[in-house]
Amino acid sequence: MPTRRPDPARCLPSAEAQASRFARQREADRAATAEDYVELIADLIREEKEARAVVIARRMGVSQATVTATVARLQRDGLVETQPYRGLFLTEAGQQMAAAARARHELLVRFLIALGLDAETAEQDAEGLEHHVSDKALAVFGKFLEGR
Amino acid sequence: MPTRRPDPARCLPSAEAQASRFARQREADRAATAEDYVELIADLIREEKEARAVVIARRMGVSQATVTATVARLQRDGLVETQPYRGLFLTEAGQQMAAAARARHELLVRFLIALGLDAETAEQDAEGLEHHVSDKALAVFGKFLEGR
DNA sequence: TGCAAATCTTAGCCTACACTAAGTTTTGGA
DNA sequence: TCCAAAACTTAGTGTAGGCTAAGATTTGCA
Repeated sequence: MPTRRPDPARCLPSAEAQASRFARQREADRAATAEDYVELIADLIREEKEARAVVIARRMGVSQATVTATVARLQRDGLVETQPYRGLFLTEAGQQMAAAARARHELLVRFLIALGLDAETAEQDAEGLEHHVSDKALAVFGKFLEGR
Repeated sequence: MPTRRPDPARCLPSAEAQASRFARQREADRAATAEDYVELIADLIREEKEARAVVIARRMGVSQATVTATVARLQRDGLVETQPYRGLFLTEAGQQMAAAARARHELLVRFLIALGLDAETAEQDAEGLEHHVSDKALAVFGKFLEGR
């Protein structure tokens, strides 16, 4: 007769451990919008010389009013600089965030494609995964890419 | 002299493609809370015979009032059934969502551990990644696990 | 050069998901 | 049996991130 002890893989984690995982999760969720905007602003400045709110609205698929509000939060948080009716600029902190986000994004895309995923799905998935993947996980992804 | 054409990997996607990726992203974000709750409720029912709001609050790291409000949304959306001062139950749809979430979660954890990640980080990352990983990506992760 | 179109902001609204504080209902143990 | 503690709800508040509609500013072109 098999033991009554449940499969360890099916044991619940301690309440404290689980709560802190969810808390870190909520933290990452809050940072995600900022990262997406900052990443897009950096891309636009590199590719089109300036980042206009109207272009961000079109590319994010939101209204211009939403961009105005979100950019105000980014400015409050020291990531972006604006002058009314001018393009947007990244602060030093914003540039660092954009560079880190871009690095994560590109490593993820290369990793997913190396595993056999099509490029379009890899892009879509990387967009979501990049905000929730730890540095440790990125490191093992990188090692996998090297050692392939 | 190198060509002036930018590195293709650095070209921006079309505005429409990018907007629809962000839209799908927002969709996934909205679904994430529901999936987390439903998954936890299913775990509690399996492991402890019932899912009490007070336990969910402790494990999610939020107040009981937040659980009440969130559960009301889950009920409105046909995922959960409640009677006041009784444990929570999953509807048919809720059970299906929980089973799917659990399968995604476990495949992700196995995949991350197979790549060399420690178990604790694998759990933490899976928590965040499971809401943003496509079925296609899960399929290639599964193939990797098989063919290892 | 001057006005129409493009761009941006403001105002007002909504939902999700957090919180605290103050109730209400249930339940278990003395 | 009954009351205190536990569990749950309600009320009121705040922030993020969406929206539309309408006003302000800039810019480009006829």
